Amino acid sequence: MPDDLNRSARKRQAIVDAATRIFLEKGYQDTSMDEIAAAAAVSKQTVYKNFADKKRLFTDIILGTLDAVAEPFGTEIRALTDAGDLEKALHELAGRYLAAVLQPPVIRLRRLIIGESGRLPELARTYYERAPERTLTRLAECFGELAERGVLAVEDPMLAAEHFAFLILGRPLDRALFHGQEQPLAPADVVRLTAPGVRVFLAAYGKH
Amino acid sequence: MPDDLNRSARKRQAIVDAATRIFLEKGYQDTSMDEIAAAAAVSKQTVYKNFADKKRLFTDIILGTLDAVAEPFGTEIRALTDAGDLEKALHELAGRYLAAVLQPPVIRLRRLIIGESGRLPELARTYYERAPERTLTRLAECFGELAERGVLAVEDPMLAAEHFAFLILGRPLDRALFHGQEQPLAPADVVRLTAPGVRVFLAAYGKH
Amino acid sequence: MPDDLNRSARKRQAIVDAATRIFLEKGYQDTSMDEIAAAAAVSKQTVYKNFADKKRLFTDIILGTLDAVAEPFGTEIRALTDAGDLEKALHELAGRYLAAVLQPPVIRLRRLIIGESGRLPELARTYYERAPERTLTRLAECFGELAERGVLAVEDPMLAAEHFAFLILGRPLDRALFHGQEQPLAPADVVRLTAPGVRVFLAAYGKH
Amino acid sequence: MPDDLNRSARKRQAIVDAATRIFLEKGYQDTSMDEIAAAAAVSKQTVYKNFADKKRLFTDIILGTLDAVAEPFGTEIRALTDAGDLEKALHELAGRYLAAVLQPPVIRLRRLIIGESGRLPELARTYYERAPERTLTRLAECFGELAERGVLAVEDPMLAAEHFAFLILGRPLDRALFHGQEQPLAPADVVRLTAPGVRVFLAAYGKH
DNA sequence: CATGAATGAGAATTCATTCAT
DNA sequence: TATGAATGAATTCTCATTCAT
Repeated sequence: MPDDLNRSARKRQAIVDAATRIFLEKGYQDTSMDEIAAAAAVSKQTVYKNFADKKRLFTDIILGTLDAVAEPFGTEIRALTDAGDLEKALHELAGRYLAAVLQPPVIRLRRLIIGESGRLPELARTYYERAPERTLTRLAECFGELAERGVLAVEDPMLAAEHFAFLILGRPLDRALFHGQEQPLAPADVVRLTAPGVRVFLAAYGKH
Repeated sequence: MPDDLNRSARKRQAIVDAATRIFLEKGYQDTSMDEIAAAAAVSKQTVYKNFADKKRLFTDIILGTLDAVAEPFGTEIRALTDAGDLEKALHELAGRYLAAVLQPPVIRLRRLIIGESGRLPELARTYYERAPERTLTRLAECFGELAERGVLAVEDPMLAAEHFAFLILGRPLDRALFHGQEQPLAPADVVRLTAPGVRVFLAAYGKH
Repeated sequence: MPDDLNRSARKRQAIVDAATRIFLEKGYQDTSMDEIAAAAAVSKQTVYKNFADKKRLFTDIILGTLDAVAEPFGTEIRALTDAGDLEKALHELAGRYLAAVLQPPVIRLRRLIIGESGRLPELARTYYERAPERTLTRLAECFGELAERGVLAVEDPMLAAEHFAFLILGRPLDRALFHGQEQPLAPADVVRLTAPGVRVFLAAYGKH
Repeated sequence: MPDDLNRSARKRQAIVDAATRIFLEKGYQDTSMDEIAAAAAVSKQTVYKNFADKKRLFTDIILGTLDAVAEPFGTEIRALTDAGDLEKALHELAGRYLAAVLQPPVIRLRRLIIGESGRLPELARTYYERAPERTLTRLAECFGELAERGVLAVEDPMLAAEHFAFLILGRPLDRALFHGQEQPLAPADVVRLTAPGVRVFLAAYGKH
């Protein structure tokens, strides 16, 4: 019977994997349940026994992905507080932030959710809260602490977080949403794309 | 027979109007050609005679909308160059910029194109170039001129334009893409949402 | 264009005919839309363009049949009022009543509606009102008039109508609902099946 | 191992109970084997081991219900023979007859069998013989005896039974078959619904 | 023996697109 | 030229029944 549990769990995982891949690759509407079942090497019944319907399968998968995507970056932000050289640390964080957000699967996920936000508004809202907004909140907490320590001249930490985020991500993210050929962002570009934004941020919020 | 031409042109316009409305309201995939024909009070044949297929109809319409959306804002930007009080002018521009971009139909258009960027990459690229990027370019030109005049401390005008744009739009635009209930942005909110961004911009790029 | 109207109307009629036949023959659930379209020599689209969905097709057909079924018998009842020999007229009416109700298609219709009354309660109620109940009401009106003329000793006409109806129809109708092999009721049986009921009716409601 | 037998028997009973309930509630076609197995807390295999297929399960259950439904009323009828006040006894019997037949589950059963009589003619016939007809036969036996004793003027006892039955049940039963909202028949209504029929019966078959 | 998976098919409904009139 | 019909396929979901573990 532990065998059964494993078999069941394995099948479920196969479905999740296949569906994630195909959904991200072809979008929600262009992915058929048949296709998913076939790719998971599972009968359609098994799909439907694990997920009530297509919508549920999709949202379950997306929400399942969420934590995996957003969590790891959270710790990186917290590390900022203990940094010796703040400027250097901000540059590094900016680079990692940009790289994280521009990962092709992350971009595709964004597109997917934005595209389906009409049909699945609930999902879109939840995603927004748990991913981009959560990161902003973390940044804000961090900036707040740095402000208390007198390292940054920040009055409204959430506002500062937004400014930092979009000085770094704004243009590249906007561009990426509209451009299909997602390349994983050459490390060489990272500095070029982030350094000016960090400088602007420090010009406004740094201690002179 | 100018009558025929007019009738033809009128029908074509009816199709364009109906399709624009329905596409923006329900999305690409959830809009059927039947629906469009019915809403335009035209036979399906007439639709197909004017537009080769659904894809073409969609892209033609979107591209047709583009100029109407992007043009008028262009002139507003150019006006910035002649402003007496730059700070005040920037605040005003920021407000109009935000309001323009957050208009519900504009947001829906963005969502639509992002959502279909997989199926219609060409369209997405074109849209990006002709709308957001064009605005950035105009802003950059303007900032370049102001720099030459010594009013702003801008080295790379395009970069400054990006920073300005996303300090203003970043968060609200990102939010709007994920949230369905598009309200036309209360005038009261405009200042609250834009003033801090302009201040940051001036902290970095203003002459002290 | 009158051609088109005719063609359209003809197609619609073909659908109605085919659907009526198949529904009555195999029941609601065992009839597929494919089957109906094929039998009507029409594309499935045409079926769906004429009838929003299967339920609608079914109810439209049933309700359409109704008047055709119930009307003609109404006039027969009214004729009763003018009969010279009431006893003889009642016997004749009873025979025609029974024959009408036991017609195979009428029985099948009853079965069908009763069987689907769970899924289509609205339809069942409407059917009941427009067919069996309407006939009872007509009978009651007739008996009421005869009572006023002193020909029948009837206090509550509706009650008398019910008694008449079920003294005649009760058993044969009940039997028929449960027995598949519907034979069109041999004329020879009619008298045997109805005469005793009429006698009971007259024993209770006749003038002695 | 009486334990095993009991376990088996208990499971079988659970299946029967669940299936009876669900079939009566949702009808034959709208009930799935999955649902039954789940409701019985049993694997589908167990269902199939006990009942060859869905049809068999259904008919077995229906036929099993039959005696429980029809038997108890039999004894009530027999009691009629020994009644002191026949008129009173007939009124009482009529009331109990009507109440028995209009019980919601009995009505649902009738609907179910009538609805499936196309697919399961055998079952319909058997049901008819064992339930309504059996009751009529008992009534006829009873009336025959009363006739021999000179208490009723009955020539053809079966005919008299039919007349009694449908004078009482006719309209309410017909109505109930078509109307979903089955209420358990208020005791207050019983007399109102049955008394006139009994009076007609006695007018025709009573000793004056 | 019982559980979950698989089978294999069928149903309702919808669509983009093309004929025929 | 414009209308309704037709095509032909796809999609989601469900089901009764049977394997494999």
